Amino acid sequence: MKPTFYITTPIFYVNGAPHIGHAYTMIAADVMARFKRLDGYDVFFLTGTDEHGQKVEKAAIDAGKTPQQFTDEVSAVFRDIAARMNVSNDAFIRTTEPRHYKASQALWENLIEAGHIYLGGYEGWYAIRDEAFYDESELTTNAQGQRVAPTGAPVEFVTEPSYFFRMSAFRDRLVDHIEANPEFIGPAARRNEVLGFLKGGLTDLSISRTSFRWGVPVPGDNAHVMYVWLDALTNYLTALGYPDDEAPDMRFWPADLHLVGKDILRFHAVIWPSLLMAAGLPLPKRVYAHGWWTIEGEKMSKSIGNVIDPRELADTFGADPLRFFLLRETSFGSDGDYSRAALVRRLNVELANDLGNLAQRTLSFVAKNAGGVMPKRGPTTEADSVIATMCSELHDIISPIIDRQDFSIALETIWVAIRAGNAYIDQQAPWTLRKIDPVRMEAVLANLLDLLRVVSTLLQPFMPDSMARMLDQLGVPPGQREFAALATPLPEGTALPPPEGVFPRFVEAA
RNA sequence: GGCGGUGUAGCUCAGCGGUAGAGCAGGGGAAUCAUAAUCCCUUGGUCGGCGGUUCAAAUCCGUCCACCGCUACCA
Repeated sequence: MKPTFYITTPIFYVNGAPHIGHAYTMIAADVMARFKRLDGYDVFFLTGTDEHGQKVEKAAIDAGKTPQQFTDEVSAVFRDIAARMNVSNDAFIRTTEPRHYKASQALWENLIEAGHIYLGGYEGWYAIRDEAFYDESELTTNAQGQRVAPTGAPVEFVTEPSYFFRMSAFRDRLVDHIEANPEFIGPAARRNEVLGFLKGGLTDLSISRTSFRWGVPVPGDNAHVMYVWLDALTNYLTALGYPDDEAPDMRFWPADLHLVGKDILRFHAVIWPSLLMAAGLPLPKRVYAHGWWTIEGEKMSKSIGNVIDPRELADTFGADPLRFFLLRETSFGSDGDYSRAALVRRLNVELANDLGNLAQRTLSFVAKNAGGVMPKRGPTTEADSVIATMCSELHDIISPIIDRQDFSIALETIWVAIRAGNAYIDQQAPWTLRKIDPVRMEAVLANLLDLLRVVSTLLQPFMPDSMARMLDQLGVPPGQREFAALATPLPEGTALPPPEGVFPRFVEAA
């Protein structure tokens, strides 16, 4: 039986336009999912939308719609983004689905039975204008002697009844778990932040609200709806069929990887594991917080007006080059900067010149001088072995790198092989061999095609469409494209279709 | 303020105890199969400052400077 692999993106909050950051998380998760599928895993890849909360309720009202109408529309946009980015999610969950209400309420009842929820009062300084609570330390006194929030909004001390989750009781166990499992939180710097945060102790968590209605009702107390994060986090279980232990997809739990943005690591690395421990459920194996993108050196923001719809970039450059750029340009745990010039540079230098041109020069040479079929392999020279060894080891080198989400390093490693391929073809000079040693020429071309096959197979998770086309041209049948198939060389004499450029250079209009 | 991190070639970064590295950018050359793409060679750094440990420090320790992150319920 295949091993399982369950990967999630956060569910995206429907209170705003989707931007490059949303696409980034989806694409990274997609690369993981595709990589694991090709590596023989039974994969469940989940994404979706988070649709509850006061902000959504308000945004709907402002738009003159019911919350349901509003969230239907925005959720569809995120679904479209996933499709346009060529994201291969197995399911798309919405927190407004009936099955999610059922799962959230079941988890709640589970926590009640275990004695980890109690009714208390949520007290704090509330600014009506901001619809937000502020910590006492944030407040200042204005000229009129009023207590005001950092935004300048007057605040008042309010108390509302609220259910609390006894999160404080789980701090020690959580710290022990993080220390015993170094891979539980990545990257390491974030792990340290979480540990530092936990050192200061955990308080109980207010997990219900009475101030608005757009949420999952608290079982047995309809005056309350669940705190949006409680409801949101539960989505990872809902999608598998929780609370039905017999649901076929429940075999995917615990999740192998929750990919999240750095802004929501806390919820996934502290609150979520605490809730799971309280409910007696196994913890996810890893939570990874990636960085954010700036745009042409500036922070992405509506007021600057530099928010980019990833669909526009995909229309201009293609989904695959965009996917490649986002994972190649910057270390996954760090912030990155998108600039059009940088994207075009990656596209032209690495995709068109290095990889695309290597494929094109090799394949067109085979078409013209080797009968358009996989040439005959020959005796191995020293230079051949260097290339062959590099290729045969590539998967095993990449695999643990992918498991750490070091996508840019994985790509750099593959590019070392591609550059070696360009050096090899120049040194071996099949155009010279054609005249003096046609047998050796065939062997050289076969080695190059073998290299291209390894490279395109391993790059499929990053650029699925482009690599499918390249593998077509390399004569690799659709059933021979998983990683395990690399052990079986393409038979000599296999007919190769006429070559066709996969990555045209991008030239800016004048 | 507290905790943590970063500072290495023009740019982005790797190296983290043993005579400074990669990619891109710059310069020179080769080749002409190919998307004028490729390959080879090369310019360039007192590895943030100062002090210490060591036979030996970018690499360990101290200190100073600069920048960044986290510091509880906003998705």
